[in-house]
Amino acid sequence: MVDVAQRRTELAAAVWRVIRRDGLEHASVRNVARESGWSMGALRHYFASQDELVAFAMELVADRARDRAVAAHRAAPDARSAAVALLEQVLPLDAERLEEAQVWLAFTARSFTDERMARLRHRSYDDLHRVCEVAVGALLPDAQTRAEDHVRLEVERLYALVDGLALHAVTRPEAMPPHRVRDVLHAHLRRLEGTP
Amino acid sequence: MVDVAQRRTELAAAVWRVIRRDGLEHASVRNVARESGWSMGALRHYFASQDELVAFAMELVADRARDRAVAAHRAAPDARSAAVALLEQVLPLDAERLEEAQVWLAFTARSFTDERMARLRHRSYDDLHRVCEVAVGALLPDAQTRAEDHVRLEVERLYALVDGLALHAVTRPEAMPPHRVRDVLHAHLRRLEGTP
DNA sequence: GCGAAGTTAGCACAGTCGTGCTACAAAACG
DNA sequence: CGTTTTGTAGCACGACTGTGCTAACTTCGC
Repeated sequence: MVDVAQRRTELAAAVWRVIRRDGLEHASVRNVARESGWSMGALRHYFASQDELVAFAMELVADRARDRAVAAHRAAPDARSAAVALLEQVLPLDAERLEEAQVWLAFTARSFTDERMARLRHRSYDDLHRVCEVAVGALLPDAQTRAEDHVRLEVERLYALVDGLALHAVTRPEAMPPHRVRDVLHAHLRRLEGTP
Repeated sequence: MVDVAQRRTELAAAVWRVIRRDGLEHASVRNVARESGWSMGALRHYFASQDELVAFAMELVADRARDRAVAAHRAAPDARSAAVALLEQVLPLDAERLEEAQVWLAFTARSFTDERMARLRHRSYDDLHRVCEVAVGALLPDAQTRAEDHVRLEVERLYALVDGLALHAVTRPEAMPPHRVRDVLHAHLRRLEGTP
């Protein structure tokens, strides 16, 4: 018997390759079939429609990122390093994550006119917002955590910074390589903690 | 005689409407013709190909943003308010700019597989980077402007923050309304200046 | 007035698309 | 063995696409 989940993942990977090479608008059933080496009929055996295929490919990107973040969070020894690890896992600091972020941007753009993808985008952005809440909670000096407005502002600030860094790492990888992303992130976190 | 530039602008506006309603992948010659009220033939009279039409629509978004920023910069009384005005003009703080940012995101996504659009994206991002350099130069205390590395880091940080804010304003307008965007930006600028 | 240039309309072709569908092979099961 | 289920392949249809092209209409220069 065929491992259905594994096959669907394999086909999703073909979708990603097509998106990165030709763009989401060329992720047709035919092109994905050709890219994956399977026939159109075989593809339809695992996905009832093209919408389902593309939606699955998007969900898988989100799932991977979340799984990585959870694993990094669990492996950290203390609250501070856990918070840093969370943020670093969200950012595209290696080639694989850069590729994922690239296709994620394509999905994000489409999600404005696709209900299903919009829901998934909102869920993922809520997750990331929660990550920033955790990080601010772990790093901000206790004296400042009393002022709720201040905390919320710092969360939004970190959240914007992280997504902006990710965006720049994707759109201008030569100007914003991984080590530079990390430098900017850590500089920001130091300010957050109050270390000069 | 017809005002060619005005007509091209009118057609570009139709492209934007189609993109916002149906997505960039539906910005076909036929759909834009229908949206604008003109025939396919008339459209082809002003744009030799679909690529040219879409590229022009993207360029016009960038031009508008730049023109607004330049005007705001000129109108400011001093260096500090000029820097703030520049940054505020870049962010989607009203409905019109929010719509522009939305179509800009669509163009950005496509620019990964379209050489011509990629060049335009790079140019625009360089512009924004320069805006951030100006702002950091105007706001950072003189004592810190000696350390070049530090200045560069602050520029990247502001740059990421601004683009992240813009992204969130577009993707989650209900969670990140204009006044909230402004609050986060100003909070960041105060920190930059060293005001507690 | 006349011809030229500018402008608008839309048909026709070749190509791609999603999906319904049938046909055949492989495997599972009895 | 045969039968049923599962997996794979690809054809066929109608819809949509970009663009080459012709033809008609409008405006301009004279």
